[in-house]
Amino acid sequence: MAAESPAGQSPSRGKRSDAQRNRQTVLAAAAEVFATSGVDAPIRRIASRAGVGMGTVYRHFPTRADLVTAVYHHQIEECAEAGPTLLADADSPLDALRQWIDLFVDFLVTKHGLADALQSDSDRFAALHTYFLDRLLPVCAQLLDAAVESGDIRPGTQPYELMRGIGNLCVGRDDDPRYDPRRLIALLLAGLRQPRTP
Amino acid sequence: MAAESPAGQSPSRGKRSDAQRNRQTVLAAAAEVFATSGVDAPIRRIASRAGVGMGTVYRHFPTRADLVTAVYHHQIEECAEAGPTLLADADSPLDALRQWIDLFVDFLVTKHGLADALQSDSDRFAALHTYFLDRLLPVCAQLLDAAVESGDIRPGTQPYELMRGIGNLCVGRDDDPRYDPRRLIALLLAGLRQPRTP
DNA sequence: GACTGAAGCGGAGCGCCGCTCCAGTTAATT
DNA sequence: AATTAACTGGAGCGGCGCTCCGCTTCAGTC
Repeated sequence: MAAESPAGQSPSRGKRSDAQRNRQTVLAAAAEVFATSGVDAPIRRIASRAGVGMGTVYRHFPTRADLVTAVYHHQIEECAEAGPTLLADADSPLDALRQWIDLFVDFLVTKHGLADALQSDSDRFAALHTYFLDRLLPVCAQLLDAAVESGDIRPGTQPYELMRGIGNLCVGRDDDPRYDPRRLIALLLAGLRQPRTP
Repeated sequence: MAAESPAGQSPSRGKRSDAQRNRQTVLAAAAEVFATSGVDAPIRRIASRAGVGMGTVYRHFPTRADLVTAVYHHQIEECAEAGPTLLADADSPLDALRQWIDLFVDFLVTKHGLADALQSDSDRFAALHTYFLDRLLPVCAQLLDAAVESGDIRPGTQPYELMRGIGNLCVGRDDDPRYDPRRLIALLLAGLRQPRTP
């Protein structure tokens, strides 16, 4: 509970009161702008929406990734914490995995361009990539291991590969009725299941 | 053989000789630059590499997508034509589908950032997306149908969704040894297989 | 309340990019 | 040789990321 700060990004603690206030203002503005224009929105716009200068935004969040992680921090955290809970409550490890992936996918597809940013090969987002991985990879690994252990799915799948695959499947135009990443992810999970050895 | 021109993009025919020459020069320069810097490379750079002005590039290829499609035209065509051939030669329709997807994936992953561009939600690449779909979707549909017909895979999968999924899985950093899209695509295909109804 | 130095602020400025536009050049035709 | 339609190139505009530094404001001190 004490150790916050995702990536060297120190929150308000010990800072001057105006700085704390500004940090919050920027965060709120960024959240609004991200929601309407995606996480690629110009920093200028976020700054002016917050009523501050660009310098202020950049001081609090040196890279765009820092800003994005700060905005979505809570939701990432929730997703991470849901892992063990689901594993404890679900009917089977495979079911837990399925439900957790659902959660993750919901998160990705409801944020414009977030999945795109995550997988982007521009290094503007490298820190974001890293943060997601640090936080969620262990959770995914735990679920995967449990499902292998129980014999629900075949062994050999790397958590990193699975998570990237899921992230990748969520990339792209957000509102194309012909494309629903969930269907493909279901297919992927079906492929993961242990072929019953009769 | 007569009808070329992917997207309203008329090739050299009937143009002035200097224009024809320039078109080829630009195409060659673009191919080189794409190979080294990806399909996102600045138009300025392509122009200067070709020794022409930007205006020239833009006149021959009004959008970036036009340039990209022109550069990869042959390979897309090959891929499209391979579909029926594979279907005729392979052991089973599913095998043909597998091999065709392999071909497609190889094409995508060997071109820096091509998959990224394909799925990008920026509309700079909309025409590229369209061209790929126009040319390859029918082929994929044919293979898919055949595999359904033969009972190899379950029905109900939309060709569009499958192709986008495959494209999406190829997105991202090109040289991460931890991530091989092929493994996930194999998983996807496994999920597609008809569950033997015992 | 006045003083002060450090922390914070903002936006002008630089470089890079996509894309347009038009005065000048060149190839084809007569 | 003259004509003209086609073609050319790059200056120029607007937008963006990011930095840098003179100015402002806060928070302790007396």
